[in-house]
Amino acid sequence: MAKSYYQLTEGEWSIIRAVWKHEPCAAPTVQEVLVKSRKWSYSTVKTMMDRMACKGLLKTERLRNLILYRSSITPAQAQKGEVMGAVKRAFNGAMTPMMQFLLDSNNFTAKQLGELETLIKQKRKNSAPKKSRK
Amino acid sequence: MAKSYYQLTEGEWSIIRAVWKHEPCAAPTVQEVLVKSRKWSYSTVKTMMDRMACKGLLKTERLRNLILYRSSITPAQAQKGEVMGAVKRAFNGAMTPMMQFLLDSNNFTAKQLGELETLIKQKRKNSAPKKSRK
DNA sequence: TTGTTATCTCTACAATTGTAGAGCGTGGGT
DNA sequence: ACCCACGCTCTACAATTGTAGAGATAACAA
Repeated sequence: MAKSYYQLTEGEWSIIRAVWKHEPCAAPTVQEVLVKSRKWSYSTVKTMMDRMACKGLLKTERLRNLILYRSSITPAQAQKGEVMGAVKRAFNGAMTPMMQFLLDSNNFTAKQLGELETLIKQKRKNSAPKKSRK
Repeated sequence: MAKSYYQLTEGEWSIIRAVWKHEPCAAPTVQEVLVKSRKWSYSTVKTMMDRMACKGLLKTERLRNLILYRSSITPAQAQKGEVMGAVKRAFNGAMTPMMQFLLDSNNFTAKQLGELETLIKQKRKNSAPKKSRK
């Protein structure tokens, strides 16, 4: 089965964000996109992308002499990996304390708090009755 | 001013957790504590701790031939670093979407959701009127 | 004084990550 | 037929992280 969580590095995040936005795309495209933020040369970008393909983060397809890349994980998967990693390292895997910490330490505006409250209300409504289809 | 966020690695987390629990403590103590979970030799632990001291994550004090270590950052600081890193990488720095994602993707029990709701209510009550003392 | 033990210091090495140059192949224009 | 872009491949190197052995030291026991 596929790995449950992917932990991307800083650089990998940069790359995959660009890929998500432009896929299917070739390495030069990604490099052009990224050269503004990270001042990476073509070689740098290409190397990272190939390494990511090895790890299963990207897929490749060869069209004549051009190589096209696509992401093999979704933004949600990557986000989940990131979050699960953080909660595991910093909160011993416990979600609720993490939420608590977030609420305590980041000055949310009253409006944001309101939004969150609404979200939770919805969750609660939908949670109980549904037969969870795994 | 001190660095705003510390991003600990997996290994550093293991070490500093042990230090928090036992500080002030010497390297052999930490090694004994950790040998069950991570099977690290003394050298491994000592090397990491010294590197962490270099980085400012730990402080050292020399008592005769013994070196005592203490943490120089609190659990809350480390947690904040971890969380901020995650939100920066995976959510472009935006807290609310992260919260949203957490709520969506992790099956909180109804009870947990209730707790969170309570927490938020409290936050809201306390947020508006206070003059924020930075 | 000498041995023993607990710690420390020094050095090293592999894997990963960030970074990039040098050169190669090929398809398209002239 | 030939050259030029463009994209690719190969190779390399430094920093960080995880990992640990070998040897130096110092305090204490006998």
